[in-house]
Amino acid sequence: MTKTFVSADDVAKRAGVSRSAVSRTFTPGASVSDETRQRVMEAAETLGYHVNQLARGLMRSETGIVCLVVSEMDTPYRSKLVRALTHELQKAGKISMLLNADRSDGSVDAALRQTLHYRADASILLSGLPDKAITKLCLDSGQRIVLINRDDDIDGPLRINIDDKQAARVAVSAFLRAGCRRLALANSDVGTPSLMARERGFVAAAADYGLDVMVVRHGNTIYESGRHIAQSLFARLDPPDAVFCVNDLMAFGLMDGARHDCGLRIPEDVCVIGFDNIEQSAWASYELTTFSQPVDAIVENSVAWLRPGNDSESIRTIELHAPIVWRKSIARKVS
Amino acid sequence: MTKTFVSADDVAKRAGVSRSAVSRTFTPGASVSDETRQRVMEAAETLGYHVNQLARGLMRSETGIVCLVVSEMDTPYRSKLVRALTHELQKAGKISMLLNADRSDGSVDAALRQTLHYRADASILLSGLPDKAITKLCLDSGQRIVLINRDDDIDGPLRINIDDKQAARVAVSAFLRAGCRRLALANSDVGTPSLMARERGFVAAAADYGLDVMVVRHGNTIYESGRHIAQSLFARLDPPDAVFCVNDLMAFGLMDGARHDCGLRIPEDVCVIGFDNIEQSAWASYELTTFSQPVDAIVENSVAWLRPGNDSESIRTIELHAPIVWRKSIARKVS
DNA sequence: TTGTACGCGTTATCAA
DNA sequence: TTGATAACGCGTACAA
Repeated sequence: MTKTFVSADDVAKRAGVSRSAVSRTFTPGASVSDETRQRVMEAAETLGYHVNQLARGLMRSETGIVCLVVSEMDTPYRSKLVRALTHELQKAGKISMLLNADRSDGSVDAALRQTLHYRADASILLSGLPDKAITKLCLDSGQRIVLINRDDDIDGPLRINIDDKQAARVAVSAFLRAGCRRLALANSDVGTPSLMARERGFVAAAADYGLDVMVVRHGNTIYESGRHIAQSLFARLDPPDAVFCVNDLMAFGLMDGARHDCGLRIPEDVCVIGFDNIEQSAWASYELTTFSQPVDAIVENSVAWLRPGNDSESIRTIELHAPIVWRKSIARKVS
Repeated sequence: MTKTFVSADDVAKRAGVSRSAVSRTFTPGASVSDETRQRVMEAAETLGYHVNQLARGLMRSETGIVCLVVSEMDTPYRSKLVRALTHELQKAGKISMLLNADRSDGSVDAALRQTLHYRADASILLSGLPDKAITKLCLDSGQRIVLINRDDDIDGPLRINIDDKQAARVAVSAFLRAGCRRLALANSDVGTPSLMARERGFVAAAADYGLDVMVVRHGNTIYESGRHIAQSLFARLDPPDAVFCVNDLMAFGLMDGARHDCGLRIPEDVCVIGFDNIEQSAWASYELTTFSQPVDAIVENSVAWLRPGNDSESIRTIELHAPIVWRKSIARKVS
């Protein structure tokens, strides 16, 4: 007895009907008599039949496959997004293929090639930026592409962005209201569009108040970089009394650096604001004031875009608001 | 101009060869003349051809698809494992389908049904426990199944477990060497096999030294539960001076509860040991002594099991060692 | 409502 | 080495 998958033919033979009857039974809206349906279902059950979606995808134009292209997917914000996306996609009857786009696994381009190999209906990119030629290839093949948090000028994909500039502006005024005057910004030197937008927005908003910003960039967008930046920032002759970190991980590192390495108190000596509002922000050791990524809205808009009824020409860019979440890393003074 | 995927036929026409020649060009080890190969490659490049893995999977017995069944995948340990798995699977030429098995998305059984729909070569379960009937169905269909950290008596799948009992024993002796005598154990009431094994192992090892253990179970295996347990534990007349938490997240909650809610110092007043060794364990606010999940070994063994040359009958259970990682949440005294 | 026959894009087999 | 042809498992137009 060799182990194989059960086919519609097997079920048909067992139920004593034609193979089309089996097909129709599992095709919503097809016309089958109740009796036939019942006999087919019974045979399918005992044999353990499952429709082969791969073969089905060969006939239909849709495969039901959506590719998620992600790098560093064990990062809290990323994994949160991946979880929410798979959840919503499953609800919509789609299935997620997860493509690791970490540098060691080849580029984002290689990942996008895989989406073509498996005839994905769509690709959602949470990381990296694809080559324009590859993007065009995917679009020409009828795929839909969603770019999350990677503002760029490629035409064709749906772009979902956060209003980083506005958030940065809110951060500046929050610091000012808390009585801070020596502002700093902690960034990585990865140069992701959204991170750079936060930096530029912060510097610009501060300039509106006639303030300079100490900008420090270091390493990847992770905890260790934040801690490293704290050491260099608080060793200065004119240390900052407020630091805006481009994401929460860096903020945690900065806070730990300030407290444990430099003996500073938060928010008494330094105020800190982060970005993302990941789980850890609410932990008692941090109580970080931060901007909340509108994960649900991001996911909702992404999945809506994939639905067939959608007019792919109508919308191109969606900009979502990231509201501030007040906690204790900044002295809040009501204006 | 309607958007469609490019087929082998298109390439064949363009290159002026037969479809078989195209197929052979993209089949490693097939015999094609250099000239033909070159012409095919050229045509494929300009047309943007990609082999349809779905159709290929129809012919071959392998689809190259491996399903990852995960719940709460934004948990640090889970996401770390998922990242490592996809990385290694991609290196092995496989592709990962991610199935969300959170309760709201239907059970693990529903997820496993999906793996059948897409003719996955294998399924790797990081969460939940499948019904035996479904497991049998998958195995009968020729699928391979890997169960990670879910010790049970189902026959057929490869089981990869951690030696929780031994780790718990190490935890007890570590506490004793640090001078602790009032031991406690913090668990969730989820009842996952591995978590229960840690609890039982800890209690048994303590009993060997004639010590009782205060066992507290609460909620899910998350931060908030740890913090909640801290409050109830340290309000006792005989509060513990050592707490073993079944995972790091609970340990962080417990530490924060002890420090911020109860005014205790770690490790002076209480020693804490966790399990998993996730990123946050090394953060300055925690410096948690914990057991390191052998993620690389887990992944390596899982992927090796999927390789065709593997004798599926030979190995059934692999037990891996989780070494302790010393940090500052326990006063370490060299014996 | 049912069954027959064809096509989807690929690989395997066979004869040339 | 090459090309024609038969599968693979399915949906669907067509005729019954």
